[in-house]
Amino acid sequence: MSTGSQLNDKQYEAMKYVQGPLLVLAGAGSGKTSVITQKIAYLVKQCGIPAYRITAMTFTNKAAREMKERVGKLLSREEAKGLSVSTFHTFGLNLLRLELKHLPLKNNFSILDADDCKRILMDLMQRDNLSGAESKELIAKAMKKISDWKNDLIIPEQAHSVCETVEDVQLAHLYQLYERNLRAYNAVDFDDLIVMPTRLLQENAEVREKWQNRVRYLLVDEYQDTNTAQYTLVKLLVGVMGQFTAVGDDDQSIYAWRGAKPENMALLKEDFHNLNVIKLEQNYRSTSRILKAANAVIGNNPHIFDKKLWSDKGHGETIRIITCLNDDDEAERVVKDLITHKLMNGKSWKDYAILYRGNFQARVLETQLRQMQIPYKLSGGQSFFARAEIKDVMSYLRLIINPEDDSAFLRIINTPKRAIGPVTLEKLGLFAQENTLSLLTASSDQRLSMVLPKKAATQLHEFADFIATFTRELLDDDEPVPKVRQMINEAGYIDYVREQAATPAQEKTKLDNIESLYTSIQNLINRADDVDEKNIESVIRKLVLLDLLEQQQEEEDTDKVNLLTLHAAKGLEFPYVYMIGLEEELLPHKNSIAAETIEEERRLMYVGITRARQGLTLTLAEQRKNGGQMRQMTPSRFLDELPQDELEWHGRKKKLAPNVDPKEQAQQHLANLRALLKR
DNA sequence: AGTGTGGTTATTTTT
DNA sequence: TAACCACACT
Repeated sequence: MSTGSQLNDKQYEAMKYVQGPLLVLAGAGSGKTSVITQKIAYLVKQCGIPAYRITAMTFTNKAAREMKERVGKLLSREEAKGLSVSTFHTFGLNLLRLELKHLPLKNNFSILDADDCKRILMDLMQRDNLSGAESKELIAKAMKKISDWKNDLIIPEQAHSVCETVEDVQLAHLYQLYERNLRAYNAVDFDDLIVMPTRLLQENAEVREKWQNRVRYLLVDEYQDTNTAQYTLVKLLVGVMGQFTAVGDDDQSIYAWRGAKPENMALLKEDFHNLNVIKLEQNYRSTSRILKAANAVIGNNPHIFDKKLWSDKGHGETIRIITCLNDDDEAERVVKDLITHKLMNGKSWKDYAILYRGNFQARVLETQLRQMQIPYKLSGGQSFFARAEIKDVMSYLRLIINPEDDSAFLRIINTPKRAIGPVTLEKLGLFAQENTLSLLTASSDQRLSMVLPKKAATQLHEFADFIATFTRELLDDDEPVPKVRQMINEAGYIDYVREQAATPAQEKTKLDNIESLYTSIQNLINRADDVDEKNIESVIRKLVLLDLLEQQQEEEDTDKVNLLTLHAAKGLEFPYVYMIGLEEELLPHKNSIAAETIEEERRLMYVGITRARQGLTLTLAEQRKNGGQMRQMTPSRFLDELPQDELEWHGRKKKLAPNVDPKEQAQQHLANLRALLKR
């Protein structure tokens, strides 16, 4: 990524083009962030558009942060005032907050994460008597389907009419109940943060005009990752004026399985006839040999816009392919190779990245790295907010802000143990339902003693009183963090963590996590530029959308080898990259072969290759442990797609007589044929 | 309400 | 292989 402020001709053209809709096809490493940030500065300084009328949208908090930082270097504080650079979701959240009166939400609404939504669905299914055994699978399906429907802007009533199977009908019904539930809790899920604003702008002309007027110029990053709802939102915001720049790369679309529609790039051409397309093909990252490999691989995919990366960095080192005996051997060779390379070339650990398809592949690497005492950083895996202790503390806070948040209530009512079991909760739920109360308000209701044993009723009253007390004290406190700490302590939660922890180390991590949550709340309060955003309510709500772990990790800018999945590697670059597990059924992944979505796997391969600046090493294993069983592997088809004369093979090239299951072999053969036919 | 056992099952996961 | 979950037992 070029940090210099000098733009090349194409980049300059993209910056200056403001008279209509623009699509920038930004190849990997072509300096797209520079174009976006420079363009924002250009719009303010040269075009005289005030910053508060410019909106830039990204997908990750990290991207938004980086963009803000870089714009900050180009514009003065005064010039940048009111500029909106945020993720789609944060933008949606802000819109919702400002347009509450047009929405079925009250001002203290909660944002539920995937975990909360799962609980709600589980609850609904039980009530619906949809059995318990296969429920887990069904819930996963339901979550996926509901999210798909939402992202396609299909409301529950419409969902019924698009059903193809009996199961779909069930799920549509579940979707309807789920939506009703969220509204009753005064809560939204992540998808709602996009979908609700979109629908509002669709249906309400007045609000739409207001926002179109406010967003005079829109910039969208990673456009290839937008889903239908997001694209619709973009269209509604830019209106007929079409004053926007979309930056994207269809070759780096690797989130289709999550609803992203790379076809949105082609749609743009149809929806805006005067769309200007500028290609950024000069790559500032990699050697030309690496780019040749990348171009060759991606050349096997169909393209709407043709694009070929080039660089003036010279040929560079040859690309190595190492065939290993098995996964242990692979990890060992990669790590040893890395150490040797580092010592011989005087590099740092952080110059190296090991990329893989699935998180499970990190395990062997970790063992190996630990054995060799090499510092490493594992990204991905469990997110900060998925951790139980964080979710628990957050639930206390959510309940304070929104007493209707039953999801939060259920999470903490018996954490720490308050002798409130499932029987009590069922009765409480029934009582709440009959009287249309939330679980928390129901808990403080005096009539409760008529339906519950005395002890249970007292426990619930006590809990409700506890929350009420702290609600009163917290909401008008200028320094809420000490109060929060006091509340969590008095709730007995800290003691609970101490007792619960299996090891002293685990106890420490958990307590540290809680501490860093406090710190983050404090930071958010300090950093809020708006008085309106300083209050604890809006801080807590924002917190759900942030991944603090990411921030934490970034702050400790230490020298460590990077271990990441190919997905997590997108947008990053490293001087030396190892891509491991280049085998059929792994990359491309088994399920993708079956689903015939090889193209997306190929893009994943492309993303991996283009992360490397100077050195690229690919490895594969002849055998791999698969659920305790050693399995014979076939080299990935993508290896055949590489320019063979740029490669250097190490280890045994040909595999020995494999004992492949004949059925599998037949399937393999079919898949290969299909791939050939597609070309 | 909390512990233990056996059976099942393995992608990717920006918010 | 190991992690996770449901269910049964104490």
